[in-house]
Amino acid sequence: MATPSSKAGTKGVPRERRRRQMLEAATEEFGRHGYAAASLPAIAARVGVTKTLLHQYLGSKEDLYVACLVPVGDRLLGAVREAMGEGGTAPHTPLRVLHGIFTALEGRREAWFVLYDTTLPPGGEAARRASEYWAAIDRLAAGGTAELLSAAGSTDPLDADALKYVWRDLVATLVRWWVKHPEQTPEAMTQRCARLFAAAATLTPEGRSA
Amino acid sequence: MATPSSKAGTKGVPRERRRRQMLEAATEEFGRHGYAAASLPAIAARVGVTKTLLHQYLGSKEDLYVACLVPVGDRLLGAVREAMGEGGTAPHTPLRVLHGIFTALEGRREAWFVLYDTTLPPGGEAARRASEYWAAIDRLAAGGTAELLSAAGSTDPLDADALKYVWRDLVATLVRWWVKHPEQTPEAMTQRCARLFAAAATLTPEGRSA
DNA sequence: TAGGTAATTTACCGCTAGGTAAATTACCTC
DNA sequence: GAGGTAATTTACCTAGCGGTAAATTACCTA
Repeated sequence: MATPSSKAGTKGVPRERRRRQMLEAATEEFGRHGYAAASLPAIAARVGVTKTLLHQYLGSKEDLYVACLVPVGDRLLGAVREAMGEGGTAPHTPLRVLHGIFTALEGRREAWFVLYDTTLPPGGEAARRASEYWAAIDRLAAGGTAELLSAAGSTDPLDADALKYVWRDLVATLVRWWVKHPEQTPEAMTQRCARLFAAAATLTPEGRSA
Repeated sequence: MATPSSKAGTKGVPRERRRRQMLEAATEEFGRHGYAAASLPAIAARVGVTKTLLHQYLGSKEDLYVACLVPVGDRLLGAVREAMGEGGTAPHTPLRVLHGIFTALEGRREAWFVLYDTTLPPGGEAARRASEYWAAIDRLAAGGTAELLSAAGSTDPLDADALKYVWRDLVATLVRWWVKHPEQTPEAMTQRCARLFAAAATLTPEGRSA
């Protein structure tokens, strides 16, 4: 019954299943260590397989990365789009977006960092594809941040850029904290974010600046 | 007059001077790419020297990292301590802290990421030393964040942990944006942060949550 | 029982990295 | 000039990674 295991040949795992295993392991490894620091042998070992098989199933390291990226990107983009879509740009939109992201990420939390990997080989297809995803997401967020700024009386385009940047990284930070607290549900996270926002708001009683 | 340059031997650069050159180059390289991705050959090349010399001057890669870390850590810790020290915990303390960090970092902006490097070999001395620095800085920040939270009515210790985390990463994000906009002065950055805070405050008209 | 084929491994190549021992060169002094 | 010493390089070792070609094993079928 038990497959020979120690010797070479086949372990009889059907193609599709193996493929999924590999993508799952690779996504986690890429997310945890980043593209550059992630190693194919490590990913292969996690599946219980040789790195050669990885290559035969999913091509080069960059190919593998792209194969991990696409489903994650689609999923997250969809979640953000949906969260922003309903109800215009209500005041609590950011929380809705966060909630969407958290639920989309549940079960594969590290996947976020696959989408926002800064160690991709520059000029390669992986970097191109990834940048397409965050451009799309940023475009969705742009409306919200612009609105915030104009409400606060700023017209500086650099402010808008910085705010976009900060928002993106804030999400990353929250997800990173979430990864370190596995027991937290997406709902609990969303509520916590609401509390944090409230706390942050007490920082500037009423803001006004040059 | 011009040193032979192409051939071996000495280029006549005095020991101390070389050492400083190396530390400067290493700090920038570690900051830009992170410990794991930074390469000794690249650092050496930047100084115009062989990697062997690097080893002879500053030991192993981890030794070199620690040598870069210490001055940066001392400097930043000092800046934060000073910014927090004067005037208790006034409402605009965060901005003062940011201003202190920005000025401490001027001229070596990437140095921040040396202090907060996530790719250090776990269990090593580098990781230990770095964690000591951020523990010290976090301790300083803890007062401020706790105050914010209690003002907003939260008593959850996890909230405090998350907020500490968010604040730390927010600083990192702002510095990262700053690195990408070299022409910005520390003062301009501080003012921009003030505007961003104000904009963020409009997010939660009045916060209240479970 | 003989193929065929799908699943997998073994063995290897080239490259780069971190690291060390042993030379090499230039200057300073007697 | 002859040493000594400081600054630096050349040459080399080992290990790990990404990647490829060629075996190997097990199952299904005719």
